Amino acid sequence: MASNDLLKGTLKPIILKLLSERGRMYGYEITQSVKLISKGKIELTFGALYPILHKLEQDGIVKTESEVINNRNRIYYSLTEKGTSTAKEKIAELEEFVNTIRILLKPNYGLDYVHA
Amino acid sequence: MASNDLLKGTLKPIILKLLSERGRMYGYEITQSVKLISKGKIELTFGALYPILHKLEQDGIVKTESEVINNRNRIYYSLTEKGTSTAKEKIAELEEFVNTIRILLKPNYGLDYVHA
DNA sequence: AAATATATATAAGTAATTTATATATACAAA
DNA sequence: TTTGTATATATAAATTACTTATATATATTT
Repeated sequence: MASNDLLKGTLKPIILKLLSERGRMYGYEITQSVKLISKGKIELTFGALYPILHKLEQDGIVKTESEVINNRNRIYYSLTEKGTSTAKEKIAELEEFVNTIRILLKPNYGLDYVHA
Repeated sequence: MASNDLLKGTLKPIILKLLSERGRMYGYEITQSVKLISKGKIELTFGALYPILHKLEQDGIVKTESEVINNRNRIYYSLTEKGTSTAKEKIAELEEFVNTIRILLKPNYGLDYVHA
């Protein structure tokens, strides 16, 4: 598959975006949503997901509620008050970043700057 | 400044994009162009740039010509034939990636997939 | 009975960066 | 005149986000 190096740094804001819209989600649900929305192009692996979620909780950006559903433990994550503003920042940052990349990718855009 | 984690994996295709349009460029020129075109938002550091260029040369994607200008050595990089097709692939990959990210960032997009 | 889906977790390894450092010329400002 | 800035390339060490591998356990489907 295509290199996933491109993903680096984008996973956290993507998770925050989902949480900010859905209110609360559990880990497995997040991976499935990302896969579905991205049409399989982005695979958020468990090895990446859980450390990110734990870090977000540790930093007070998300809080958790544990529920037992079908005899299985399920941990719901949702944004804290602090997390809501953090999420806005991180999402805006990613938006600005993709816009910048699009400028750089614009056909022949670089030519306007030759010898500038 | 905003986290540069987002950059990971994007620098190589950005360099290839510039080379594919400008024909040939030297390292310092590449960093300045990226800074200029991105309005200072993307700083391609020398520590990142030169290892990438050396790797691209090693892999036969770019070739070099050395010239002495104003008593200073200047190394021009340009795409090889093989590099031209590699560049196309890498640029297309980055384009697809930013499009996918934009879908994920679309307001309320995630909501269409709840319980899907 | 075996495979797949659901559900969370962590440890080890990889690799693309950042940061720091080195070298050297040209030019402008103080 | 010397201090700083711009030009120009280079590499080594440190960081860190991720991948890969592994572990555990239940529910459902074949």
